[in-house]
Amino acid sequence: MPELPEVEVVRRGLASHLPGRRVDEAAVLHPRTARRQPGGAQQFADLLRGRTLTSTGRRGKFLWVATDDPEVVLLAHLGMSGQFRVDDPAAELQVPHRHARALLRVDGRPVWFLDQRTFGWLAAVPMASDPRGIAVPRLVEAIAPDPTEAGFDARAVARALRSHRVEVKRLLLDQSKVSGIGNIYADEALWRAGVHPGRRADRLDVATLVRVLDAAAAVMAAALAEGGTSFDSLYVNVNGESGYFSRGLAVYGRAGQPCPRCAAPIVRQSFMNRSSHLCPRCQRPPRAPH
DNA sequence: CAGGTCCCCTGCTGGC
DNA sequence: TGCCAGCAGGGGACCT
Repeated sequence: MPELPEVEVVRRGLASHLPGRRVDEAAVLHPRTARRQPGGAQQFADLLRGRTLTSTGRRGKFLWVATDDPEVVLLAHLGMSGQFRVDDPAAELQVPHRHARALLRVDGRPVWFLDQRTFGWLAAVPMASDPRGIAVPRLVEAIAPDPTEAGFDARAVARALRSHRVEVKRLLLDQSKVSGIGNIYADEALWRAGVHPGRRADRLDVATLVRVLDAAAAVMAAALAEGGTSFDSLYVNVNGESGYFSRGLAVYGRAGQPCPRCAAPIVRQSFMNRSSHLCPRCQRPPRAPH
């Protein structure tokens, strides 16, 4: 998916179109899209119909739109390919996009949820709170704070990461430890901090882990300022426009190209059924791999 | 419990 | 031109 910056771009788009408006209708068009709704697609539609949308929120890669009923929050995860499109009120409802998975009508405006790969989902859930007492929707309770949240404590997170005998990149991708970071920004953060993704977290010191977390926050902030990262039409804002941060990436997708810092060729390695991109000179591997 | 693997989907690309 | 393997920014289920 879209990682934190791309999700934040979408949240801002929804925030500019939806609050104060009423849900006339909500319909799920693909069964997988409602798979996390306890009562299924019909319950999703029933709960949202007639609700007035209020404020938007986000934690990590989860975003939501609250309503006038605290028991009903529209929660969304974009998965790998989810998008929202807010159309003009006059737009044609009868010709759905090929990947249309849900449709809301909000004060006459069609709001589409498009999702080619159907890893994304929508749910109407009650507001709840996380272990710290911060208000988040149900299904987000176990998601850790993300680096952009007020009160995010990099040192505390770093200390927590150190208790795991696992490669540091695996932890960066674990949304219950720190949220919002995906494969792109994990690689970028590790490169900025000069840490090899295969280094075990319990063998890094707190200061190093803080550097990694700070780098993640910085690279995601830079990406957000450019409207997010996109390589193709899958990653767009609610108006269908793409961001430009792909040109700001130092290692991701740049295998064989020179490291911006030392000019050594970037390498791509397989990791966790995904790929890791790194500079073999700036990011030294652990002495005893594993 | 913690760590690690597999799998869910669609579509595109590159090699044969 | 066709076919197939591999790959893609997600995470949840299930195994040991």
